[in-house]
Order: sequence, then structure tokens, then C-alpha cells
Amino acid sequence: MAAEFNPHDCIFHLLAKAAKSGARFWKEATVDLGLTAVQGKVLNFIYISGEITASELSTQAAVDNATLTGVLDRLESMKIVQRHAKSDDRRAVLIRLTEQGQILAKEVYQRVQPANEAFLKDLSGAETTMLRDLLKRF
Amino acid sequence: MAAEFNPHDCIFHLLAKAAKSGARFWKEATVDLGLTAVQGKVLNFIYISGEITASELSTQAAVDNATLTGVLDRLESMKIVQRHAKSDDRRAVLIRLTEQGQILAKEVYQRVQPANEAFLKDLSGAETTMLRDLLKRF
DNA sequence: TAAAGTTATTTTGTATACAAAATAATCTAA
DNA sequence: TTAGATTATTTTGTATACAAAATAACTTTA
Repeated sequence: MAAEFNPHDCIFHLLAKAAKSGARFWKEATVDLGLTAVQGKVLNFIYISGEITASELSTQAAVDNATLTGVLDRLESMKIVQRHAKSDDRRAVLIRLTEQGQILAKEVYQRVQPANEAFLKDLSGAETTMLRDLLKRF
Repeated sequence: MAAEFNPHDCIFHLLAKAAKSGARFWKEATVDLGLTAVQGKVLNFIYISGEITASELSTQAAVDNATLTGVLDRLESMKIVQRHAKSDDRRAVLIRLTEQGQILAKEVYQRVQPANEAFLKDLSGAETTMLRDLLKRF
């Protein structure tokens, strides 16, 4: 009889659990800023881009277009980002940070690297590199 | 000036992306059964347990209690699972598969291992082991 | 044994996740 | 140049994700 498959070793399950653990960790590191983990991530990608279209942001941050609409709606109502018309393509929407958005996003950005290090503190440098490389293969 | 942190290398982002990729892959492998990825995962843990309380299932499947209530509501309305009172603790709810639930869960279970292998096909055995071990550390 | 504390589950409210359809603008080919 | 295809975004509807509060039942302790 073949060995039984153990759902606890299922790669989908392990990835989902690790991702949730990461999201919790991220949330704890930024909850005092009044942002969800996804909002913080989105801000990060806007921050390093200066300005970015919604679809490009959706691709970079790996957040579905339909989901991103709602995320941006809330960030906009919080006066953190603004939507602008793209001059050469009226279908596209350019996302930019407001002044307070800049300050907030910079704070988020500055917490990312320390949070990464804290989350990965039990892994060696080689293990961390290995993990990142393996995850990028999916 | 310190090297800039690249959000694309953020461990939280990499984990979230890989987990989404896995969820999509899982969904494709079972969509013809009319189940979501989470429903399939929950079924798997019920299947290997025979019967299980909601809170234990929540722990095993790493699905929040509040979320699990809704998942079980839908599985119950689909006649896939049943809730039973636990004889020695009336707070607890025992989850069991119905007859059709057994058939469906077995089909799901039998697809898990092949799906894992297909998803991991580009990784060597050593890499797969390494990845599983690393993910379990969070 | 009754009050206080703990545990199991559900409910409520807000925020994703994502498939599908709807809109609107741009591009392409005949 | 115009009908058809494509692209960008939003809308709609259903399914998680999760914090917090509500319920109900079990346990502990004075």
C-alpha cells in the first residue's frame, strides 16, 4: 500500500500558512500607522515608483485589479493617494502619493527591511537566500 | 548611502505571491469538483480525521474559526458535511462527511499528491525538502 | 455551589481575493 | 474610417480573512 499523503506537508498548505504568518507579522509592525498589510504593501510599490498606473501597480504588488480598486478607494478616502488622469491614455489612471501619503509611505518603507530581518531571524543568510530564490520560482 | 530595500524581495511579498500561485494551481486541479481551494483543503483535513471538532479543524487547516463557520455553512448546505453535537461537550461541534462528502473528499485527497508534484516539478527533491522545512519554521 | 474565569462557536463589520460582466478608450485591419 | 479586437479600470457577486463582541457551556475556586 502506498504511503499516505499528509495534508500537513502539502505545499499549498505550507505556503498558505507561511504567508498568513507573514501577513500577521507585517500587520503588527505597521498597525500603529492605521494600515492593513495589503495597504502597506501597495503604498510601498507606489513609493518606489513615484507614480504608477493601476494596472502596473496591480502587477507589481500582485493584487488583483478588481481588488486594487477597493484598496485605492480606501487609500484615497484617507487622503493618502490620489488618482490622476494619464495624459496620453485616458483609460489609465495614474496613482500618486499625497503629501501626507509621502510621509506615511516613507515610514512604512523604512520599517520593511527591519521587519524582514526580524521575521527571518531564525534563518541563516544562506537559508534566507535559498528561500527567496525558491519562492521566486512559482 | 545604504542600499535600498527592494519590495520585490520582501519576504512577505514573496510568500504572498507564492501562496496565491499555489491557491490558483490547487483551484485548477479541483475546479471541476465545484469546490474552492479552501473548501478542498478543509475537506482534506476532515477526511483524514474521520470526525473532528470545528476548533481542531480550524487549527489543523489554519483557517480562522470565524471563517470556518462560513466555510462549513456552505459545505453543509451542499450536503457535503454535517454538524453533530459532541456528546461530552455541548459547546463543541463535531464535523463529519456525508456519504457523498466521503466520495468527494476522497477524490480531492487523491488529487493532492499529484498536484503537489506538478506544482513542484521544477524543484529537485532536495530543494523541495528544503522548502518544506523552511516554510515550517514560521 | 455560585461567581468568576475559560473555552467553543457564531455573529458582525470591514477588508481582501477573484471570476465575470460592464464601461470606456485605444488600436488594428480591411 | 470604421467595425472589431484589445486594453484599463470599475462593478457585481460570492468567498475568504480576521478582529471584536456575543452566546452558550464547561471549569475552577472560594
